[in-house]
Amino acid sequence: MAKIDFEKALNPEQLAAVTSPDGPSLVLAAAGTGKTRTLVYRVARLVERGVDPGRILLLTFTNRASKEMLERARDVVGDGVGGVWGGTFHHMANRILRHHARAIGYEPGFVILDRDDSLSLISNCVKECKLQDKDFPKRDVLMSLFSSAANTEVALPILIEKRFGQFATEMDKIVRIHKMYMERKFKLGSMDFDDLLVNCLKLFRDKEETLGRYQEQFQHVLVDEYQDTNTIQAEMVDRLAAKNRNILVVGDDFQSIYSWRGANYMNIMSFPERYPGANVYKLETNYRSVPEILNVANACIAGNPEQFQKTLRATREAYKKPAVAKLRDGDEQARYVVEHIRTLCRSGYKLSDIAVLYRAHFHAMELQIELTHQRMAHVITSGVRFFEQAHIKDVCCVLRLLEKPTDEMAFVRLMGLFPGVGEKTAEKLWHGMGDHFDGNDEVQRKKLLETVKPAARPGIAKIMPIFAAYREEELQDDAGEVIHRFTKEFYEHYASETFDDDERRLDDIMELVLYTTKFESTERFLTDVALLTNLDAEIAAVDGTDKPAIRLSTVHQAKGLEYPAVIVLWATDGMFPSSRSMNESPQGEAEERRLFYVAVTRAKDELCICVPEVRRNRDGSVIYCTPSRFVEEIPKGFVREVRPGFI
DNA sequence: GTTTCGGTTCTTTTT
DNA sequence: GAACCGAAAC
Repeated sequence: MAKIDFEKALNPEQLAAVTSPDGPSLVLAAAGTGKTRTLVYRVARLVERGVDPGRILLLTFTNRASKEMLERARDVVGDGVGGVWGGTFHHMANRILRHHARAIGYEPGFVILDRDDSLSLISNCVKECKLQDKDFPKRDVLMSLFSSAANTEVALPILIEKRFGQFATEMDKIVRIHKMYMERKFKLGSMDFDDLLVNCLKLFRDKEETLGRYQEQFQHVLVDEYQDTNTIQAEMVDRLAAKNRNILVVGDDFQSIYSWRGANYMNIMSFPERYPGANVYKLETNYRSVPEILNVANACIAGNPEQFQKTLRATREAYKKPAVAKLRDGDEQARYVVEHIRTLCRSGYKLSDIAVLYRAHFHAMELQIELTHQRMAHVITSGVRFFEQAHIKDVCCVLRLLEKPTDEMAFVRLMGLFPGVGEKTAEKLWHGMGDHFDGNDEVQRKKLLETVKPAARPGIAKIMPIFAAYREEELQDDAGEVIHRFTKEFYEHYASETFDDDERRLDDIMELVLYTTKFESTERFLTDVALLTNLDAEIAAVDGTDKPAIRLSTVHQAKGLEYPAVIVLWATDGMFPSSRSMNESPQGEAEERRLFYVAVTRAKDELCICVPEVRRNRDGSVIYCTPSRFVEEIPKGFVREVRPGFI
C-alpha cells in the first residue's frame, strides 16, 4: 500500500487535527470545513501508524454518516478499516448489551421497541389505570416526558416541576403511568430506544470489569457531531476513554439542533475543562459554499451571541447573492419552486443537485402535490420511517414470534390482522395460549386454530404451515423466505382489502425481502432493523437503482449533507422559527436560529429562501405571516429580493 | 362486549 | 394521513 500523503490531502488546519498526538482532542469544525474528511483521515492515520482497526471506535449520529466515513476511509487505507467499530450510540449500546444483558437483569434476546410499540404500551397503561380523560396528557406527550427524563437523567417529578409546569396537577398520575410503563417493558423483555443508552451506561457504571474490557478494547475513541450528544452519551464516552484518554471529538456548537432530545452542547463547551490539556483545533476554512452564501450564514448566526464565535472563511470565488422570494401563499410557493427548479435545470443542474428543505414535513404539502402534478421526480425523506410503516411491521410479526415465542406485542398485532379479531380478542387468545405462542409446536398451532373465532380461522389456517416450515424446512436463517410466504399466503389479499395503495406497499415488502439477504440470521435482522431509519435503509437497500430526483427533506434530516442548490420553504415567523419551539423553552429561538444556519450552510452555489405572505387554513380562512426574523436579520445588501408575480 | 366504520381534527424536529 | 371519537353492526 502506498504511503498516504497527508500534507497533500489536507489543509494545515485539518492536518493539525488529523496528526494530533495521543490524548484528548477537541476539533471545532464549522459547516463545510471538511469535518468528515478530517475524521476519515484520522482513522486512516491511526491505522497507518499500526493501530489495530478493531481497537478503534467511531461513533456517529446516523448510520448513514458511519457508512460514508468507513467507505471513504477504505478508499484511503484499504480493506484494513473493516474491523473498525462504527455506528450510532444506539448501535454500539445494542451490540454491547447483547453480550452482557444478563449482568443487568435482561435476557440477551431482548426486543427493541420502536416508537409505535412504546406508544401503544403507554396507551395500554393509561387505559388500565382508567386515566384517559380529556385533560390527561396524550400518549405522545407522556412519551416525550419519559424520554426527556431518561435522556437528561432528571427524575420525572423534578423534570415536570422545572420544565413542564403545566402538568404539575397530574404529577402523581403521570409518575404512576411511568412506573407501570417501565415495569411492563421489563416484563416483556424489551427495551425502548432510551433504555439502550440508559442500560449501557448502567452497565459501564456498575460492572467495572465489563467496562474495563471495553476500555482495553477501544484504544481510540472518535466521536462525530459531539455537540448533539446528551448527558448519557457524553458519560458513556468519558467512561470508555477514561483509561487510555485517546479521545477525539468533532463538533460545531452552531449546529446543535437536538436539544429537544436531551442534547446538551455544554458537553462540547466544557470539553477543555473536563479534559485539561486537551488539544483544541479549529476548522474555519469553508470549501463548500460561495462567499455570498457564507455572508448570509455568518450574519444569521451572529444573532446568537452566546456561542463560541467562529467565522467561516470562504475559499470559493464570488458567484451571486442568495435570493429571497416573496410569494403570496403556499400554492404560489409551490409553483414558484417548480419554476425555479426548471430554471436551475436549464442552467445545467441535475435534479439530484437540488434539495428543498423545510422545518416540518407538512410545510411541503402543496409542493408535493405540485411536483406530482408536474411529473417531476422527487424523493421525500419522509416522516414515517420505512421500518415503522404498518405493512412492514405487520409482516415482521411472524418472524418476531418465531424468534421469541413470548413476544406478546407481535402476537397481538398479528392476530389483529384477521377478521373479527381486535385488541381485546387477541389478548384473550394470548392468555389462553399460556402467555406464549410457539409456532414450532404443533400442539400450540392446533390449539390456536381451535380457540379462534370462526371468521378468523381460514386466514390463520393459511399461515400455520409457515410456522411449521420454520423448523422443518430450516427457514431460521431465511427471513426473506418467511416474509415471502406470509405475503403470498395471506398478506397480499389482506393488503388489497385494507389499503388503497396496496401495490406500493407490496413493492415495499418485496424490497424488504431483498434487504433481508444482507443479514446472516433472522435474529440479527430483527434487532438491526429496529435501529434503522428510513434514510439508512434507502441507501443500503437500493444502492445504484436511484433515478435522478429532487430531494425533499426536513432541515434535521439534511444535517451533514450538501447540495449545489438549496431551496428553503416557509421562512415566516411561526413556521420557521416554529411557534411551538419558541413557546416551549426560552432557548427555543437560539436553537431555531442554529437550525436556519444549518439549512443555509447546506448550499454550495444557489440558495433561495421562500417567504409566503399568507397561510390558508382548511376552512379557507387566511393568516397573515410576518417574514421570518432570521430573514429580516440578514443585511439588505446580502440578498436579492424576487417577486415572481404569478397570477 | 367488541369490532368496524365514518366523520372530525390537527399536523415539529428523531435514534 | 393518521389519530381520535362516537355510533352502528356483529
